[in-house]
Amino acid sequence: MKIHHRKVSVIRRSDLARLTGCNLETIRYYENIGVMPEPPRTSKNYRAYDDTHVARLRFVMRSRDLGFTLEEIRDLLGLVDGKAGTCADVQTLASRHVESVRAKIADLQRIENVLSETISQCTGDDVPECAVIDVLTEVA
Amino acid sequence: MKIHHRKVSVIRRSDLARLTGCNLETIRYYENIGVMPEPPRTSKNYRAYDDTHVARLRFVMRSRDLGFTLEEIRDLLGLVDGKAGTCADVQTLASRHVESVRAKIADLQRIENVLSETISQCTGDDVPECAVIDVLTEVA
DNA sequence: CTAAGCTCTGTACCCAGTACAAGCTCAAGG
DNA sequence: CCTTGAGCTTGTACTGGGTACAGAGCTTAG
Repeated sequence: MKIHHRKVSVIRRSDLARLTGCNLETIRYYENIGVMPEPPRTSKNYRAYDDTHVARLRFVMRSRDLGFTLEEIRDLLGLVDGKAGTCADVQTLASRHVESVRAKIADLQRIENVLSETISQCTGDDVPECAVIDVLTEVA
Repeated sequence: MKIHHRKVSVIRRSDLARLTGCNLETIRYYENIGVMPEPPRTSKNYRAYDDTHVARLRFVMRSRDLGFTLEEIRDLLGLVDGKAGTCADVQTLASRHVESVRAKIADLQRIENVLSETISQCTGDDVPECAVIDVLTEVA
């Protein structure tokens, strides 16, 4: 029964990083900006996390992966935590976000169209004339 | 003949901003980071631009609009200025860029798929259960 | 002549992190 | 017991692509 290894095995910052795949420094950053709560500290001032922090950080990371800003994530967390949040509230937030994602896709698609069209007109030769340069120089 | 309005009418920073639609401060920023050249100065240390600066800034802005980074724009300008640049060189640069644009589109499309699929499962009701929250909380 | 509106400079701010230094503390090996 | 290396703490600076503002000087119209 080797219980006395590290007092009931507390989750430290590096453990949290390993468990979630989050960068070590990012955890502190999230704490600073209020996306992660300040964890309790050990007697030596070390951060002592638990399962709830792991879940929280996973939530934040999954949200970031889906393109939510940290500001939006704060709002999402507020809805989840406060229990005042309803499905309708979350849906509104998520719908706004997906609209901005669609706008970004449209913008990038426009860029992709112009560029691939232009590049296809390049000779690719060892000459200074170039369709890409022409497009960029266009007086419009 | 009101010639003596402003000595042969020099292009000042605000004029350049107006002519290109570029933000006033951004012009100075571009100068600082070496994307726009340092213009000659008047006796009173005011920047004095000419047509070449207008063309240059338009080139930069059009490149930014097509998603090139300022780093890439510096390279493009180097190719244009140095005259060593060939169509093949530019094509290489542009092709690399369009690849990164396609990658971004793919990423955003993945996000859009997950989100719109999830949102469609929301009841939108005044209840705490929510498909979006479920996805974000997923243990995966 | 004066007041408004330009210009100049340096600096701080935004997002979403990343990185590094200086100073503690902890665990293992000799 | 002591040392060594790893891990923890804090603050701070850096990235890209700008934006914004303060304080000083200049110019132009009335």
